[in-house]
Amino acid sequence: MGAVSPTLDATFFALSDPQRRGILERLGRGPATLSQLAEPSGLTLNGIKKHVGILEFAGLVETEKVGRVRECRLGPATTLSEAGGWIEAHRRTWEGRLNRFERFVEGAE
Amino acid sequence: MGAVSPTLDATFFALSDPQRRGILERLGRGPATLSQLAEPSGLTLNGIKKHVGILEFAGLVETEKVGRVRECRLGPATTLSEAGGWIEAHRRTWEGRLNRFERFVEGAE
DNA sequence: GCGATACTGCACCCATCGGTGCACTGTATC
DNA sequence: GATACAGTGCACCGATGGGTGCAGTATCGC
Repeated sequence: MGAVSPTLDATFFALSDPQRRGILERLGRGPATLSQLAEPSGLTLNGIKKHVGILEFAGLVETEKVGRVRECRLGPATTLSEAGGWIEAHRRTWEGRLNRFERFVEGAE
Repeated sequence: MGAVSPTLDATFFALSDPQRRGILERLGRGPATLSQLAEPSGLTLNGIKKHVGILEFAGLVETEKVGRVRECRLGPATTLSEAGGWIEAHRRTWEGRLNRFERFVEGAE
């Protein structure tokens, strides 16, 4: 419990880039090929491939080579759920602590 | 809407490191000085300071120099909420899309 | 079969990250 | 005032990230 979680690492890291969040949003509107992802981003195919690789490593997207095209779609939602779960869990202790702190401030100042 | 969000960038990036998540968990149990954060981590004071700096930049922690000690506590919960909000919002489209995809697979295979 | 297309692999660049050590400043403490 | 203590600033290091270009390779369309 509380041990290191490579999955959390990878997921949060993958989400920390606007370009990658953009890819996720785009894939949320349907699958796309690498070229289709690259086109609106202004990046190279290689640049996109790296981003997709990071997203794929985090389990956020899945890719499949079909013909000469690589199709990208959203991966299983469990990955996002895990990250969301972490945030939600900590938001609770967070708010509890802030309440306690504010009570302290009110009493001290 | 959909524009780049430096806040999201910084928050997700800050959360992508187990050491930093550890700091957040520790601060969830109460404020601490840099030395107190450094001690159980096996890191240098400088190493901890950098992590705290990243967390502070993301708005996840606040620090205050009191005497010769720097006290660290959790920052406003809004930062975490924003990140949680992003995840939650996308988890919806996610699951919607997966359902549609599964229907497609069932029909196709 | 041939040319265009869609990707892949590789090497490369520069910036940043994670982490260190060291010299320093400011604050307690005696 | 001298000493220990908590942090700070700076320079440094190796590894990695984001991004590029270029030379392949596989596939599609004619």
